Amino acid sequence: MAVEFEAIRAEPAYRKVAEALMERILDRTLRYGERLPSETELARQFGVNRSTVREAVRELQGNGLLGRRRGSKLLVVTRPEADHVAEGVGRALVLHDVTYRDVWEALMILEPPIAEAAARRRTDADLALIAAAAANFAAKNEGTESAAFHAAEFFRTVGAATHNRILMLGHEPLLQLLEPSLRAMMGKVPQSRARITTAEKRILEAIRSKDVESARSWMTRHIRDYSKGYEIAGIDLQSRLEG
Amino acid sequence: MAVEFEAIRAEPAYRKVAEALMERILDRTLRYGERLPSETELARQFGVNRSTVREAVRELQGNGLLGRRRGSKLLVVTRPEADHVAEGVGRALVLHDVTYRDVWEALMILEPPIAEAAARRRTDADLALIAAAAANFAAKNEGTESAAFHAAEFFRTVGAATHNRILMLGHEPLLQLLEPSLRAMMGKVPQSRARITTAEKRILEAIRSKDVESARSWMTRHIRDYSKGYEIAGIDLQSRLEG
DNA sequence: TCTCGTCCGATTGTCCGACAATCCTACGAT
DNA sequence: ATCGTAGGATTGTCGGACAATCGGACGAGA
Repeated sequence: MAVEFEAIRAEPAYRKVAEALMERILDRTLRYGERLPSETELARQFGVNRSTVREAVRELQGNGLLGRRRGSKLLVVTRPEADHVAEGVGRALVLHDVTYRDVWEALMILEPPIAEAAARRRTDADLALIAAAAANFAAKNEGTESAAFHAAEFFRTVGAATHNRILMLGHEPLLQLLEPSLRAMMGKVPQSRARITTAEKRILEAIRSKDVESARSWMTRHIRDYSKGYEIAGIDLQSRLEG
Repeated sequence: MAVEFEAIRAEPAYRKVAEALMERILDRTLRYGERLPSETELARQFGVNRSTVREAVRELQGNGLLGRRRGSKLLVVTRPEADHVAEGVGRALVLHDVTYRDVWEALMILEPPIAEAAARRRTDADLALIAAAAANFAAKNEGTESAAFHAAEFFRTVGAATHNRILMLGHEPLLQLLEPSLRAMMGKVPQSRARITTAEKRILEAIRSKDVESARSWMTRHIRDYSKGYEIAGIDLQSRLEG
């Protein structure tokens, strides 16, 4: 066993086609929003059958690199949007048996510094959006489904105020996981609504006055509050999320 | 314009097949590592042509939900691993014109609290891995390529010490983006090596002694140092990363 | 007993050709 | 200017076909 050989793999044609297309997209030969040549034309250029091209295209569609506009069947180059990417990441996390505790911990670690950054960098427009999200949560007493949505939306707007695409894209999956768990919690603990409303108001105020330290600490309390909610609701933090 | 209708979309068959399969994977009827029925069999069950099944499978392959084991051609259910997911997210970020500054800022916001959590939660095994990563960086004076890799690896091991899958998966794309930019920087600023070595040593010490506050503050300095490196190297932080 | 050929069925990768449905565009008609 | 319409282009789906290769079983030889 002196030498070790690395696995030699014969890539099927559809993979090569997919990679060739991906390369063109990443190096921006094919630009965002641009229309792709027809399947027949691609088949001609690559010298493969149309079926093979189709398989390659499906793969890139799964990657979010290709898509079609609403109600159109022409394929265009799309950059994967936050929600699409987050959906994929969310699925991955669910399949990796992520628990409620994991979600809560991640929030506890990520959101306070994000709030801090938001307080530092927010524009007036950002502030308006955050305020709107907070107001929406406070106003909509309809059902738990919309309440959970607006609670997540609040985090989303705060994230957007950092003006950092990586942070926005990175904590989007977290919010997607948060939403269903919030639904479960708020359904059982109605008084949590009022607490959340208050906390959001404080955080909003801190961000408005660009009070970095206060934004962080209120966000910390806000999230700690959530864990109390789970406790009261009798939700086991160790149980894993479902898809 | 009193009423608004929501778009009605006729999903093609391959999408429905893909969704049916995805559902089975997410609800764990099809379990991780399990072998998928043959294409012919699936076609029979769904009542569609084999080509249609193939397109659906390609899409799920793009999502990372299906894959094949090394050198095998049998399809199995795979949960998307961190590197696969991160690759997708990384591509998305690149296409969204992320800049070096974005990467640096995100690190600045995320890594200190991660280091803090790592100091709080690390096991002895984690510590050994972090120490190994630091030692590797210090020892390998070979090329900038491996130095950049080991620098990223240090962050990775610290992230792993938080024992939070969401954090690990979330900052993986960041590290993938970091690596190439580190290569560029370290090539031009050789003295950065020594500084990084020192910083890693301090962080390691803090994590070893579970000194939460110190872990955070050294990590902060560590990352601030990187930005100085970019400055010295004359790299424009505003320029965008390339795929 | 363990390893090595060898064989066969199952499965995937690729191709061809075909056709209906639907979209896109342009051209007139009202 | 809005609406209908006709024609061409493109996609979605199907059927069948065949080579390559994999997985597993079976048996021969050390």
